[in-house]
Amino acid sequence: VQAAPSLPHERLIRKLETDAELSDEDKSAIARLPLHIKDLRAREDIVREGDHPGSCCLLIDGLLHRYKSLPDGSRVVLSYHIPGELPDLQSLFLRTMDHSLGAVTASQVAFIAHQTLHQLLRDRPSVSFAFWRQSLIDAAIFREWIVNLGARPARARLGHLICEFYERLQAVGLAKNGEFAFPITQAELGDAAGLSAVHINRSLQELRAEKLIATEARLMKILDLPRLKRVAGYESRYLHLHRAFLADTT
Amino acid sequence: VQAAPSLPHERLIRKLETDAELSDEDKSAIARLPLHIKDLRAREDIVREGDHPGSCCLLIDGLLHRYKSLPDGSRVVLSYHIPGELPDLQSLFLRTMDHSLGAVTASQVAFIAHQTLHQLLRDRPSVSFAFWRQSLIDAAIFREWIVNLGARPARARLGHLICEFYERLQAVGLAKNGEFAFPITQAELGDAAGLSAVHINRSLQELRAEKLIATEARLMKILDLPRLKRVAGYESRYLHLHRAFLADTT
DNA sequence: CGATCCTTTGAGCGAACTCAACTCGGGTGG
DNA sequence: CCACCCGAGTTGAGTTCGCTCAAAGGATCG
Repeated sequence: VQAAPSLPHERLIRKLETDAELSDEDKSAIARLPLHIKDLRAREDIVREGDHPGSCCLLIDGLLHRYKSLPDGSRVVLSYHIPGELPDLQSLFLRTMDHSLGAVTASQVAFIAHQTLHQLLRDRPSVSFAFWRQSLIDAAIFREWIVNLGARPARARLGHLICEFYERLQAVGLAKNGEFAFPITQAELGDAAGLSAVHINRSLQELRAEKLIATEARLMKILDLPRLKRVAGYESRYLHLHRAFLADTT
Repeated sequence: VQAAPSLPHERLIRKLETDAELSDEDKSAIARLPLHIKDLRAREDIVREGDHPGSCCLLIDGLLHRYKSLPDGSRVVLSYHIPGELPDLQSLFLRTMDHSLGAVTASQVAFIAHQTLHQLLRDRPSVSFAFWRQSLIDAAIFREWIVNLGARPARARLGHLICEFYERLQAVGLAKNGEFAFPITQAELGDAAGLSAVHINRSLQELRAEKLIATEARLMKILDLPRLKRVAGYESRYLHLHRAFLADTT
């Protein structure tokens, strides 16, 4: 007998449940977490390198990216985060941010105070494991990003990024039939792919010419996913999307 | 009143303590973990992409690397691991390996069964947090690796790798005065830096010509660390080496 | 209906690649 | 004990992928 969880709580629980077992008590403990909702403008930062944040952030709606700025003024995008994700779990255990977190487009986030999270994680090992697992999947995505930057030519690199985006969005119901919102400018994409904006433009044109993708406004359409995956050398294993691939922690 | 912990246990405890508070009970619980020691030849693999390991591995002596192999036969090195580290904590929560782990040189490792670790982590939140923190530092290193591959020219990329190696080894007492064992071939280095072996060779020559480093046999000597750091754009914050930088989890 | 940001195009340049050959040292078997 | 063999490092030459700089079209929004 309790109040129905709010939409953000609901989203968080669903996310954690996509790859972990939670008991009813676990879920209701999560549903009781105090959240503080905030709306962000496009390009607004949430935390910056060097900060000591006191809360974690859950993305409810929009698109976030993590990035590092270099002395010469350039920036490197480290990852994108879609609704339901917790992009700065690490601040729970690493006091100083080694990178920045910001909104790509207008977004809505919910903050959860570290203190309350620490308590929850101490009391409930299963919840702790579920969060830990999320941060490990994050790391797996970083690793694939390394492969992308280190070993793939421009066209494949872009293709890979698009495939990953699609599969992650699809997993939370935000993409289907190869179509999804893609509000990333070519300059931004350059920072993410380690390529110049000009070269991004030319590589995108190649992908379009090959009838692999089509773009209009801020919409991305994948026209031939199997072929795009082949071109990009994309294998989704690293996303650890299937519960069957999980370790038993009992 | 208990037996003194073995050397591997000692090393693990010291590692976790470099950045987490552990109570005496925590430490003795860790000291009681059953370990299974194994010696590895150079280039021997510990786990491969697709495997479902049943234990985690603690490096006692030697050098390990994590890598992914690509369809075209090339490989990308994702990280190096030095004694005291736990390079596959993720297998505790992600059943299927998305990359391989192997020995660069002859090494000695200790295996800890997942089951016993899960039990320990369930029983002792502080120990759990200490391990979690290690895996978050791993992720921080991946992120910096992304910056390295995505944004730095060859010479700086190599310099950065060398600086990181030095500071990590120094933190566990395996390097001093800028000198340390560096048993990595130029071809290997190429896989790690996303450069061809030939270009690695020429970039190393540049660093030597600038009197930044000297190499002999499998030994690396940094001749001018401050200048090397400047050339490489190296900032050690991301290693989270100082306890002062830690979050309070109470 | 400017103003501004984003995308597109052209041209020349440069960093890193490939391929190939040669050196050097250490091991190993005849 | 020497011949040779293999792995690692080095060098040269030509090529290519992606970069920079610059400017011209589109779109979007006060």
